[in-house]
Amino acid sequence: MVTDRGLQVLRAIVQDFVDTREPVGSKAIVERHAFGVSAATIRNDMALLEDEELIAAPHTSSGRVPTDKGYRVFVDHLAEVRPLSPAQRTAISAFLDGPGDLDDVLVRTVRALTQLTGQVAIVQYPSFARATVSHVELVQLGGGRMLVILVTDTGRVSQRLAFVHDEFDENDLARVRGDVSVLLVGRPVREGAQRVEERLAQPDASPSPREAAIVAIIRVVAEELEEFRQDRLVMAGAATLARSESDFRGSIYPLLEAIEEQVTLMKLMSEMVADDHGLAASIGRENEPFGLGEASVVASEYDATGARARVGVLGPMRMDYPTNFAAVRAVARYLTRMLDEDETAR
Amino acid sequence: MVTDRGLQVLRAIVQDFVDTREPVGSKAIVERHAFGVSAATIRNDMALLEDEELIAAPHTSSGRVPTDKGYRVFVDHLAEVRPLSPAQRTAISAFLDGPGDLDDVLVRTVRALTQLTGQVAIVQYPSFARATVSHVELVQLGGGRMLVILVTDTGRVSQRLAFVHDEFDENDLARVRGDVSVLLVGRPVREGAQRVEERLAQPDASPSPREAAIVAIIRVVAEELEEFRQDRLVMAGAATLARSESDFRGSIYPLLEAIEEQVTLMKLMSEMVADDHGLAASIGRENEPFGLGEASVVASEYDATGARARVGVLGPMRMDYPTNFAAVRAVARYLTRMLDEDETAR
DNA sequence: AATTGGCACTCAGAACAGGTGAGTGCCAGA
DNA sequence: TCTGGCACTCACCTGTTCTGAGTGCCAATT
Repeated sequence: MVTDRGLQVLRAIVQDFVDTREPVGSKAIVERHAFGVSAATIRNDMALLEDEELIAAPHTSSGRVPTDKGYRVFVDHLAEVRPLSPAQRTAISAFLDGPGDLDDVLVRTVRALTQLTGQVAIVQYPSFARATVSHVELVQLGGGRMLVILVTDTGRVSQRLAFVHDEFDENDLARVRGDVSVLLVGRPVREGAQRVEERLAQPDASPSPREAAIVAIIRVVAEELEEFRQDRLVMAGAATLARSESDFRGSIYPLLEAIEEQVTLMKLMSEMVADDHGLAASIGRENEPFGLGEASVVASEYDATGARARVGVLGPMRMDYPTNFAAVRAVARYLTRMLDEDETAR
Repeated sequence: MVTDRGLQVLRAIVQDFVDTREPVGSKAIVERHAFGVSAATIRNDMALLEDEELIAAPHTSSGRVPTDKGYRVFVDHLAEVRPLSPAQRTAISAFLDGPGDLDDVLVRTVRALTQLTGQVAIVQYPSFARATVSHVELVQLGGGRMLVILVTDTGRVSQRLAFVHDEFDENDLARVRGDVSVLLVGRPVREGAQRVEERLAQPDASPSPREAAIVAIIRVVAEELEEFRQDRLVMAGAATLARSESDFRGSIYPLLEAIEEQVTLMKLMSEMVADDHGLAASIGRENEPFGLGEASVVASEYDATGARARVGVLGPMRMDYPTNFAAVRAVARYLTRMLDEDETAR
């Protein structure tokens, strides 16, 4: 039932409200936007928009504020992603260019993104579930402590401590390493995890020190592989929440908690549904299941050596969606290009 | 000029204010504390305390609030650290007991501490400057990427990527590793750093691929050792700041920023002056140089394999110092014991 | 059928006034 | 040195009024 102009009015309301933080009234709209009709006409349109629950009035005699649904329509139909300014582009390169391992690059990515958008920036580690293990390294630390290092072809390195209660000489160590390597090297993480489980299920063939060590090592490998499955996040800009605090009816506690938890945000990011361009937004109440009913997330997919993951921003529902879409998309593209360059250099 | 009873009054004011968040008046004091004198007498004492700038009145006809100086006197002379309840002790063990590498233990430590105190918990990594390098490991990842892994006797493991533009076979790799190891293994990090610098200053004797690789590797080792010097922090409980937000006149922005920065907090923690028991507090304006003039930090030293570091909590000036002292001290002791156990098992 | 000007109405928020009470400072007497 | 008493201050609560931004609705216009 909402007319075409009605939608333009919705757009105006969203834009002005994001700008001013104030509920926007019919008169303000005719002043700031060239609709060529009177305030009364706008009012009629606004009444319709309110019927459709796209906007709402905080109290009877006040301007209107977009609802969750209103923002949703805005991002789906009304917001064109405008390209970044040259200045912003150079800012991205300034942050991201230069060598560095995966950790480095991702940290710089979130810094750039929080700078660009003024929101909390989040990036998922590329999924390692499909990565393959390329190296297993064992280092004896003394006192029966054995450092187990796993390296994947995507460049992720992780270490863990195993307790083996014995010392090994070079030869034995090499053999233990060989036994463990056979299970993992060159195989996708998921498959490796399965083989490790099978191995653990076997009864101890021989209760030799070497066998005991192998079991201990495999056990921590299993733990580590489990962590590979639930990937991690890198974040920056939590402090910006204090700035936009007034946008949250309640406190920013749930947001800070989610940032510390990571798990929640991880799930949220993973479950977002992307459009054809890999862009996705999750708005207000849509985040209720995660305890973030007053926040929005804008994210984009990026590509790291074939593994897809997401990068995005988290902020108040009242955020500048077009700008954030643009920033997130630009950073995602840059990131993809960087990690692919890395790949070609391999 | 302040009498002995005057100090007791100060103590009462601090305690009640921490309890109630309300400025406390003379009448409230005689009601809640058994001073055996009248409100008028208390008023006289309060006037003296105000002269000494230990307390202040938000406005003329209102109760008093402790000043920074007042809190300082309180923690220095009036607060007895009361031991934790058995329930709290078991809570600590529940969190901390169990195996795990250094990272693990420290993460669990801050979780326990934030749980116990309701404040932001912080722990410094034990200083690695005096640690010795016990292993150097090189792993070729293909594409000229070489993973350099350093392990110290304190259990810290770190990795970094070097780009070497050549592939090596097992023998060459072993020789390169040997050359690098000679510089570092068995030596304190500080000394190793120096030898690395010297090596870099040498003109390339022979421009062989191996020499080039060694230089590239040594370069990233130098970077890594530099990072050893500026140790890191582990934190938890940032979300609790949202709860005690009203205790900060300004916003919690500076706090969140400091938490993200880490460097600031690192310095602050390092510069705190401990008493005989290794306990230290830094209160309100004393933190002004770090931009945290409205916050307090309570910290305790702990011992990890001979390397001293600190563990503490960060919160509003209006915090429960005795409880926090007790919690921080208990956790520090537990931590010391755990890391020493680890040591004896070596 | 869509648009418009006009108008009555609503209601949050500011401005003001009066009352209350918690709290103070001070002083004279115990 | 302590105490009761007393005048005084001032934040805060309450109630009242006023204002203005903004609405909803309707009859007239295009």
